[in-house]
Amino acid sequence: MEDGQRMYSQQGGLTNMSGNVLPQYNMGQDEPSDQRKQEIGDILQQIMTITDQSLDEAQARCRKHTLNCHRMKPALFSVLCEIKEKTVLSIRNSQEEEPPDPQLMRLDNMLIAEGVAGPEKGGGSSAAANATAAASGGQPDSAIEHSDYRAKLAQIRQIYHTELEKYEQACNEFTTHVVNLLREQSRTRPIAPKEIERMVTIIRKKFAAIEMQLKQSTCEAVMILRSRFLDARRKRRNFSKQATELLNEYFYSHLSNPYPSEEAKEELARKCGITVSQVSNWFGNKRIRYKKNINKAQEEANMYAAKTAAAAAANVGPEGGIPWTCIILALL
DNA sequence: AAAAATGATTTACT
DNA sequence: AGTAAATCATTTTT
Repeated sequence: MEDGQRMYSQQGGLTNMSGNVLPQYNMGQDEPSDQRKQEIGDILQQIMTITDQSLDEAQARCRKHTLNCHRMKPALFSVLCEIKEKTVLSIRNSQEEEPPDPQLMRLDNMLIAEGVAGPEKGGGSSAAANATAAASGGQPDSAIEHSDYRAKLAQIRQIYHTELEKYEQACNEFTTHVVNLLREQSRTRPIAPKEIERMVTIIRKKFAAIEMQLKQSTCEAVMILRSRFLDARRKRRNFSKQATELLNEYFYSHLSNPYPSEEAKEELARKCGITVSQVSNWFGNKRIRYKKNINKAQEEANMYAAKTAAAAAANVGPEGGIPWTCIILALL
């Protein structure tokens, strides 16, 4: 804060921030131009001092006030106006409306598709989530129904939203701050509303870039989660012994035509506590693997045939007919 | 650790 | 749309 740091106390032409020499100005009044220059120099110096030094609030207010009330202030203002007239041309031509970034669109679309952006859905219990999944899509089980996946996705969504909110808030705060600053400065230097507008769009653009980064990384996170879980979808668990038993019973008792109808599949699914397409998978696998080595499967077939026979016998009574057809079919 | 079993997925066909 | 067949990726058994 020593005076030794002053580096802009020239008396002739003053250098502005860009290093250009500001034109010397004569308002055509009767004062000698030397004195005028001197005074303008003083005012500018004061301005520089204010912007340069970090004054405490009260001190700054005081200085600004004296500056605003300086008798030469209107003159300085018009000087600045004129300077601006000359330089504004270079600023003006950055007003093009940019088309929406296709990459941003892509990211947005993906985020909405993944349910990260857009309306909140299926927030509560996994049962509710499953219900909505089953209701909304025609693919109840191939749709992602793992509560784990949903939990992770919800986590990502939450982070995404809080971050987005934070950015938005920061952007607004910063924008209003800058606008206020410019408004205040417009008392001492000419600032067109368009310039403020431009500044705001610049700020918004910067924050949009940050937002885009957020979206990008969110997308990446979702992709990682997705790939892991789509692979993890194969992370199977064997059906319960009971379920396998039921399926095998059906298979071997319908060995001549082991193609359960939709209704039959539904019932099996219900009884086994698995989905219909799991039943379909099972039968698909079973048929092909049965066919692949009938010899070995024969034992199993006999076993289940005997089992159903026994069951039927038990049902009909000790004298009841043995369902030979089952066994014969099984042996074919 | 290797092999077998098993549920899920993919591909192609009808 | 439903299936056979091949294949994948894991679980279970040996």
